[in-house]
Amino acid sequence: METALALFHERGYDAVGVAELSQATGVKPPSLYAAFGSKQGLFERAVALYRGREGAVIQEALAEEGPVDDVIPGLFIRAAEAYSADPRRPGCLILDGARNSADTAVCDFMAELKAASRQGILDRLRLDFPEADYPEAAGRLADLAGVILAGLSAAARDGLPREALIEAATLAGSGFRAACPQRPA
Amino acid sequence: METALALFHERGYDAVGVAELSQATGVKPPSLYAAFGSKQGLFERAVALYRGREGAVIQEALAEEGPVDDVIPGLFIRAAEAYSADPRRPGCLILDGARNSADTAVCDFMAELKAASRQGILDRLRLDFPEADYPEAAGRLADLAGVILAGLSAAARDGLPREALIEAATLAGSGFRAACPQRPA
DNA sequence: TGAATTTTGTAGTGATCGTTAGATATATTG
DNA sequence: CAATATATCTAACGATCACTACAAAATTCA
Repeated sequence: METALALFHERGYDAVGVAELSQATGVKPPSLYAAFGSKQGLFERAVALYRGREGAVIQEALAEEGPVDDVIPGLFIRAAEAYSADPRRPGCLILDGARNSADTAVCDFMAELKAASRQGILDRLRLDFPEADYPEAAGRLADLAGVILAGLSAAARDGLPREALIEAATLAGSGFRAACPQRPA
Repeated sequence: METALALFHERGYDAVGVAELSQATGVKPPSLYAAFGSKQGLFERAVALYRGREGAVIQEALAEEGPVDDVIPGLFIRAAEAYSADPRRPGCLILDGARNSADTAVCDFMAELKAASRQGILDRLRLDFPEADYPEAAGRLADLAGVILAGLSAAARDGLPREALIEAATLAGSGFRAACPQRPA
């Protein structure tokens, strides 16, 4: 499972075949299918494991004390660190693990996870920028944060070095802060 | 060629098979191979066509008059518009057309194009922030711009609506402007 | 220990991948 | 018009895809 997660993370869903998964884990295909039902089932289990680990880091960052002006930039930094922690696991499995996959069911599954992730960010933003006082601000900022996170993941996958990625996340954090509406003093 | 480009752009290199390309274009596989040598050759021709079109928009935006503080944000807007101009061609073919591809030769080819694109942005940034006066500023800003462009492309591919994408690009532009070093008045 | 059950490995399913050999039709040339 | 050269077709290549029928081995029960 650990090795399957690493393979999927490194190369994406489609590019990893069942034969390779079998060889890497030492589990023969029939046992894989007895345990997970399908390649998609195995992938979803690996994603669940990933969510419980890397995803928790994100949830943790979102739950930090303080204004979103600081929380979201902090989220960017942690994401950049996570996305570049292991060169063999670049970027975000949720965001990029099934990108360009030919399997529509897997794509739909990942789209739901991405939507849930965006919703978590949106909920946090709404605490600081409620719809009544700051109409549409939270939604716009959530989209901006989503764009930056997706960019960090893609850049990590394209080989941007760890230091540069964290630098970019820091700058993006300042930019995000600047994009937050001014509050009454 | 036009239809092949559209297919590759919409679903990515690996997810489009030669059989489908043949059916969509009406050109039988042997003729395809006589003309392009391989699926990769056909893809590279399609990418060249794309570069001459969408890529020119980017070059144009980079060549605009004025400080990079305005030029790069303008680039973000144009990129967001291009990435969402046609729902059947979301995002950037260069950035995401071969993401997670199992074909390493194609990945290497795309990596070169990405590097060239980043170099173009870096060159423009160095005009305003020369290494002597602003050490490492241009490099950092180029990475930030790369992250944002990659994020815009990924978000477009993930279905973010056109208006939201352009809003995010606008906010990211303000953020980029804020990240630019202050100049002597 | 002997019988029933579950697990695991061998081997192969049909389908599709990128690619091409060989035949058929079309166009060009003498 | 006949002969040669050029496309373009049908059909299939070997390889790999996700997946599984079936048999051998290990384990669990009585």
